[in-house]
Amino acid sequence: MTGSAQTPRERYRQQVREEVKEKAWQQIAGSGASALSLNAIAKQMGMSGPALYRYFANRDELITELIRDAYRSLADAFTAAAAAGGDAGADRPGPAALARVLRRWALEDPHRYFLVYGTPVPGYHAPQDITEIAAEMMSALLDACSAAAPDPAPGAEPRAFEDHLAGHREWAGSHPDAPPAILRLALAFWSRLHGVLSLELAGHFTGMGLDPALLFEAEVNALM
Amino acid sequence: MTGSAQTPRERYRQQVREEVKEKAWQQIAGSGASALSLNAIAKQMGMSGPALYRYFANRDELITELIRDAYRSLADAFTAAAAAGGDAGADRPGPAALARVLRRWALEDPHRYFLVYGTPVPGYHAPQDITEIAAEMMSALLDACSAAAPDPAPGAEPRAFEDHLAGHREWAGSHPDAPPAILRLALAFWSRLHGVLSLELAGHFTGMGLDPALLFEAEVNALM
DNA sequence: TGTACATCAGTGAACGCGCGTTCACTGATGTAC
DNA sequence: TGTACATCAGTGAACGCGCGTTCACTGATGTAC
Repeated sequence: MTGSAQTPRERYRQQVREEVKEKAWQQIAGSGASALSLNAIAKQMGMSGPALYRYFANRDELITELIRDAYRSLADAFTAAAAAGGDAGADRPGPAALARVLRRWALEDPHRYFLVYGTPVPGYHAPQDITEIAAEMMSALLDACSAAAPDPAPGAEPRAFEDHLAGHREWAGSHPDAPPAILRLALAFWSRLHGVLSLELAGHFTGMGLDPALLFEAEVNALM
Repeated sequence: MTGSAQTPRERYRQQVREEVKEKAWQQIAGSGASALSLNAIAKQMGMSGPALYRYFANRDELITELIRDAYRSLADAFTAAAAAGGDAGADRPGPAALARVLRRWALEDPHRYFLVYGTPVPGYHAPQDITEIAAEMMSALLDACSAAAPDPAPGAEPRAFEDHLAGHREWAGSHPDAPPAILRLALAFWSRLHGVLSLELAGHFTGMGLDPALLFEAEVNALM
């Protein structure tokens, strides 16, 4: 996987690191990310607390690693969907395919979703390589949106926003030639679907007698 | 304000309660809701820790009170906007007016926003009176959306979702006769605007070279 | 207006807990000749 | 193949900290006659 040969010790180290992260996710699922405790993880693994310092410099490094893995898994799911081709034989997957990927990823582990897109941890700043993974996802999304080729936005106001985007497209660096309508589509994808998902996963639809899956689907269809 | 006369002691109690909540908000702003500490608040007020137990049964009661106040302030802002009349002399405020209220409220205190709409606290369940405030907001929103009278949704898919809404409208109990297109508009308002706001406030647009205010505005205009 | 009593705000000590992290150490695993 | 040494995983004790919460108590404020 990593390419270079591994000594048994290196392999063992990696196994333990993985197990630590696994227990960490279980703990987050139970009590939220802020309650993550190195000592508790160690106890769960049958080890003493300080032992974990062989594998992670400190609590922050572990959390950063979890966040990185979360981003990585979503980015991989995106690019896998792109590689697998679109729905039913289309050569490129459209935004709808990525939307399905996003929703499955979010529902698969809501706490992982919130670790990435939920309330930011005060004082925490993501290292640069995480930013790069985010850019990778945006690139996959722009690919999919380019395949969709939406109509130019109707009405004066949406076009005004597209004018703004035409001049502020640093975030779409991987697609320097994408027309503003595509940029706008990608942003709508991102913000609208996160809107539905974050409300759904936070439980703001429970008791409303409403199927969030259908709202999500309707928002996907309304994109184009 | 409350209607019934207050003894000096009652007034004093209320003042202290307010000051506790004020310091609590400051603390949340600095280190997030999970780091809220009764002892730290007491120290900041020049009191001993146990003194606060005269005013709040425990930490949970304080947090519930903060959440309730947050909901209350947004609901009040909504109904105030409704009472003040719409923009520039229209007799009823439309969704755009409420959107502006929502955005101002969110930016005014991002931590308050996240306390209500952010990552849910594991194991916490809102008491019923908070649910009622949420219903109150939804009612104000449905009012505004009724005033807007959107076109019937184009395309087959959106109409399919409206069919679903026609049969699942418990959440719109205050507006039992609202047409499905109105229900759909209210939901789109809610989920799309929260989408932009939560991404913006969580910092997911920083470094993208993009004005979140314009995206928000574009989403508001795209509602109708 | 003055006295006797009840109410209640706030204190300080204490309990038990779990946290992150450091340190000196033991014992097992791998490496070099 | 065997011995000497280096590397490294994991332990247990310890440090300092802050947390929520309880309890018995003091002193001030309000109430009743």
